[in-house]
Amino acid sequence: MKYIEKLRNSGLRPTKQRLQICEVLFDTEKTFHFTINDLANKIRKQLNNKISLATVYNTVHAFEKKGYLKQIPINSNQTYFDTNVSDHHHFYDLKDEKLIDLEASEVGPIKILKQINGKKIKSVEVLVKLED
Amino acid sequence: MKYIEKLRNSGLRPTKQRLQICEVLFDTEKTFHFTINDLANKIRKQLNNKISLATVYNTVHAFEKKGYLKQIPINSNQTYFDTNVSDHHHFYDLKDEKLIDLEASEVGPIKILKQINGKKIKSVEVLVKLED
DNA sequence: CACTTTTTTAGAATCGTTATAAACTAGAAA
DNA sequence: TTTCTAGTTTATAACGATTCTAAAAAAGTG
Ligand SMILES: [Mn+2]
Ligand SMILES: [Mn+2]
Ligand SMILES: [Zn+2]
Ligand SMILES: [Zn+2]
Repeated sequence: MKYIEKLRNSGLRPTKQRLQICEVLFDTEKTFHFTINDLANKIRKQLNNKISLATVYNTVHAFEKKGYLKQIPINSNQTYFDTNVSDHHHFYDLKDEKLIDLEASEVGPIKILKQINGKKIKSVEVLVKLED
Repeated sequence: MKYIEKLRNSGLRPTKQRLQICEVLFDTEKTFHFTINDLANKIRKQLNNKISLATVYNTVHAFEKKGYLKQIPINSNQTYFDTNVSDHHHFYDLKDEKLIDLEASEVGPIKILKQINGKKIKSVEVLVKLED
């Protein structure tokens, strides 16, 4: 398995559940956005298997901490995650409630002209809301 | 009262509760960021009064719909609102969990080079995460 | 005032997320 | 292999922000 090393290197034991979640998250052509529930459903269908919701939460948070997933800053009743961990931005379609990637190269350079004393910038994320 | 007209013009009856919430929200030198709970507490202290939580929720949502408040897109267990309804951006201090305004003039012009078919841009918001 | 519509309210319900604690498992040591 | 231990999974309970409910109160109208 190609994910065993990845997990071990992160100090995470390569358990059956984690490897299966890796498959669903990372064995894809394209990256995607998901909620915990989306992911739980995908696991059930795609792997014909059920992993405890608690484990899905735990794993997603562990992966996020390790930098294998990103949380998308958006207001929703559910938290959205992204398998695209590159520096990039998002469109949010207000009508369809859907997220669309907006690559950093598709946004002109962003200059932040204000400094906050004693703090440094960790990330700069743009959210573009769309209407019809 | 200076808010009676404002409310009437919005099709909202100027009730005692709404007028009091207006006072707390808009009778300030500076704009500010708040959660529903922040606001409920402020009402209790500042006006020595208690307004039902349901009413605070109702009013904040009504004001947001009318454009008197903005919701700030951020991941938190609570929803953040802003009395600054101008187009502007935010720093988010990850350690202190605090929001700081970043005026549009303090960010270089943002060019969105990607178009989504049949959709138009409603807003462009930047979130700058800060660490020590 | 009489009447209708909107608003407020306490409390219940909802639901995403987190905590709990017992059973299980991976990895290492013996 | 067997034993040991720390890490993991799991079902379920707890939590908490938000929404819903339905009855009482207030606002607007004539
Ligand atoms: Mn959230
Ligand atoms: Mn929220
Ligand atoms: Zn994305
Ligand atoms: Zn602001």
